[in-house]
Amino acid sequence: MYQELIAFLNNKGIENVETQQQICSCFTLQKAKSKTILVDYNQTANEYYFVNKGCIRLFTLNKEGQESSRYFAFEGNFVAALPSFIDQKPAEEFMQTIEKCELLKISRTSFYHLVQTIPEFAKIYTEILELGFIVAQKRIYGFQGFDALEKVQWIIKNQPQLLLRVSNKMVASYLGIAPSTLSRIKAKL
Amino acid sequence: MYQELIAFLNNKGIENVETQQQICSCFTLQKAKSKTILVDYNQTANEYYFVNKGCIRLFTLNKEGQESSRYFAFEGNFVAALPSFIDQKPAEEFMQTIEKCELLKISRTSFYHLVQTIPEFAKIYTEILELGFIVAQKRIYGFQGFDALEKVQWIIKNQPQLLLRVSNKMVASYLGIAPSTLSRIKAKL
DNA sequence: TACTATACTTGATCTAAGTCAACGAATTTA
DNA sequence: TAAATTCGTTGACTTAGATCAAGTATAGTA
Repeated sequence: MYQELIAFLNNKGIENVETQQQICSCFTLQKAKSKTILVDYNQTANEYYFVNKGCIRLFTLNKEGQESSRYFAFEGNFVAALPSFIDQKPAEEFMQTIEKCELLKISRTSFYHLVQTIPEFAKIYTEILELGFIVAQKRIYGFQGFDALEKVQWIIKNQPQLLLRVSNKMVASYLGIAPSTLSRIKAKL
Repeated sequence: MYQELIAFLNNKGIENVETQQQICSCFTLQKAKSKTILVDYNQTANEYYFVNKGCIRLFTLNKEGQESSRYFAFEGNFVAALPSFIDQKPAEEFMQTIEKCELLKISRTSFYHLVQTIPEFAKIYTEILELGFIVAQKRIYGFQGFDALEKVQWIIKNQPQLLLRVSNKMVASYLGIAPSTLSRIKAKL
């Protein structure tokens, strides 16, 4: 049950078995079928998830009801509706499984307790934030002024697994282009 | 010289005078005229800046030579070419003063030393990252699927000071629209 | 396995916003 | 303070990509 998480911790330099044990004991297993809503639009996020198996998506709806996706978390990654988790305000986004999932869940209270008591865990949190920030900045630069073809080339270079695991419609909503445009571009590549 | 920084620290809950002293002593004053390049495209960022007075911009150039701005730091804010500062890779962006500036500068070594030795300072760094992440996420959602008018309304609501302090051209490059489009929209509001 | 619903593809059309250009205003620099 | 750049505005034109629609394929459900 915890082998993926332990591998993650080892990878991040937390190799002490008791510390690993202490961290793992804060997580509970949750199985969910595809398309389960884990955080609803008006809900405040109180859980951090670690993906053992499957895939989770973060997305919102604009006022015309169109989806805009911002993040896909695959196996071995942490994911939360972080702005809401941090500020404890309504998420204004959805967190949803898009495959049958096996997840490890930790409450916000436990999460911050780990951050405060285990310096190495605080370091992991900092790294998550740093990485999230860097990816977001690259995406802002990357998508600004890119045309549709360049966006698709960007995704092929930077997140090829998205095209393999995620539907065209969702990839298009991540790139900010129409599904038909993505379809046409893929046909020409 | 340090009054703005001390106000910032007080505001963030660092009220102990010796701690404030210790932090301030790591910063040196740098005056710079407008349009000074503080980090060049191929340079690796080794300084964190605190803006006492003036304004700093982060931007890059796409392959057609067009600017894309991602951040403007006014008085009382910290700013760095963070992806480069964190990963110690070439910035692939420019950090530039866009007004006559009075800046406080801290080296990367000193910065991380403060993070490691002063827990409250580590907390500030975490907050900077959290806030940066949240702002970036909102911008990604906000700009995805917004038309030009909605982008302008967004900036009026969320960062009105940009329109007052920054040139139309730079605001347009921040919003990902042509300067002429911004001009036309402003004329109609 | 069959039925239903959703997703993908492709063509035809439309429109928001980009580009180009020209002129006046504002800002820099010598 | 005068000359030289750069910036902002506006009009005419162009185009990338959105929307709409219809047919086909795929996947979820009973």
